[in-house]
Amino acid sequence: MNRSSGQSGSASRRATPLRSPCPVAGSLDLLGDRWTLLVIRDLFWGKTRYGEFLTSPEGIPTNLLADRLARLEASGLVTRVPYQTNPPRHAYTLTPKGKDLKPVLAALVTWGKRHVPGTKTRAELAVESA
Amino acid sequence: MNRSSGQSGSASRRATPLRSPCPVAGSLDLLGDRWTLLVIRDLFWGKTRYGEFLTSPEGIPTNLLADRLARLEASGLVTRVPYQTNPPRHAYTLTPKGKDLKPVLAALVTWGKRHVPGTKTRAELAVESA
DNA sequence: CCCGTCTCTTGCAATTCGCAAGTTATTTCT
DNA sequence: AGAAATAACTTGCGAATTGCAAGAGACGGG
Repeated sequence: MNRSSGQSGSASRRATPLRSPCPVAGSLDLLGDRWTLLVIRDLFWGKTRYGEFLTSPEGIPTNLLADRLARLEASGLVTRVPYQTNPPRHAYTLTPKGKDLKPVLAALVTWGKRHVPGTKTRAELAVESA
Repeated sequence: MNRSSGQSGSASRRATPLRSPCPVAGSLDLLGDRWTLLVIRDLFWGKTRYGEFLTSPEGIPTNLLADRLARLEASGLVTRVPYQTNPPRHAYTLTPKGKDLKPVLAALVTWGKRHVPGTKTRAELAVESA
């Protein structure tokens, strides 16, 4: 197991102390890598199961997906509820804390569409394939 | 030398091809790490010189700062203009493309203030120290 | 001329990434 | 019933990245 601390119930004590009191730094401590926000994007798209995240076009490695989901749960952005017991299978969904990231994703979409050549929204891609 | 390719003039050909056409993924290809957006935050605060970025409370390592500034310049988010010739010294400033990240930073500030305990805005910190 | 400042660069150990293969426990074929 | 497929992870490991510390080059001042 990689990390995710002991008591995963409430995120009372932080695993990694804040780098600074700046809200940007604090947010980046949780979200600042190449994959985390992509998993959250998938959750906004309605994906809930492990295998669904793997089908996203970016191709997240399986070990990183498991790690990111565990961290997101540990930090209270995602809930993991069992939808069957044997074998244990879970559905991942955004908590209110996670859903509040919508403006962040929206801002990234706006910026990416305007400034990163080659990017397109799902709506535009749907039109193309028609 | 770490990376930053040869011709740093125009970002015509991308060093790393997009992971997918999704604007979120495309944005994260440029911004998705623990430091890049913090440097951009500093630029929004008006910092322009190498030494100024180093004084930020998060304490970015010097080699990473140099690397991030080079990448930001290579991807057209930041301009590097010499303000003296001997020894060569440069001032880093945001391009319009970089300034367009303001909504992203703003969204991160809003989310961090609401959901990351221990974070405070500069205004709040100023009041405290009074 | 020696010292301090500023802006990076270089070395290197430790962490993280990403690819691939292995595991466990079913459900679906045949 | 036995074989094969599926779902959800875990494990191994080489390669890339991080972060700490020290070094380097170019002045400016005393």
